[in-house]
Amino acid sequence: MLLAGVKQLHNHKLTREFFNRSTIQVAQDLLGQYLIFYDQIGYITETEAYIGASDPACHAAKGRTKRTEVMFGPAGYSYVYLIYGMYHCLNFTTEEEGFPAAVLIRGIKLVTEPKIHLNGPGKLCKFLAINKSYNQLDITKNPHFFVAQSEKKYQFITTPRIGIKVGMELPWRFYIDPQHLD
DNA sequence: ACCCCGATCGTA
DNA sequence: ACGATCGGGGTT
Repeated sequence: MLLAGVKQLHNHKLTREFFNRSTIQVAQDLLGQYLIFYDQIGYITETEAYIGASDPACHAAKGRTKRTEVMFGPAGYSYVYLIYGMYHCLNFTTEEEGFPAAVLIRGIKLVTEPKIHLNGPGKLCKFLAINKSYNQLDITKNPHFFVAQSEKKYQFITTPRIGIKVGMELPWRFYIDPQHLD
């Protein structure tokens, strides 16, 4: 059923329209969807929303810079950056062009071998070997790097975001209830 | 040129 | 609880 083939997944690729919506909506709707990165596939288990210039934890709160430029662009692009000098974080841009926002992918459960749960944005990128060379790619068009619709719906839990020092009052982290994982 | 800090993680 | 490790961005 699931892996009828990668071609099948291409037919269910999430579109610009999917990402060009409220960041919170996109962050919630990404839960359970398949992330395809070359020969590795996993479904998304945890996300966070970073929304606009008024969100103090959003990189774009500092304004338009070389790094944040991609967040100001169209929805459906990858935003990959280096954190703490040693880990990469993967995001997908959301909302209308000109409005800087993105969803951080914090966890995926691989359905390809090894079927491990990559819980944590740094671990996830390290395992998949996602680095800055994959920044600013249109993931609604890329044949090797995209998100595909899953039929399954998961119940999710909402909490404040992790690892930030500002914006803790905003409940913008979402993750699939672990009890519902497989 | 210099300084501070960070959307993390493994070790302790 | 803490250190590793380095680029981004602001300041001198």
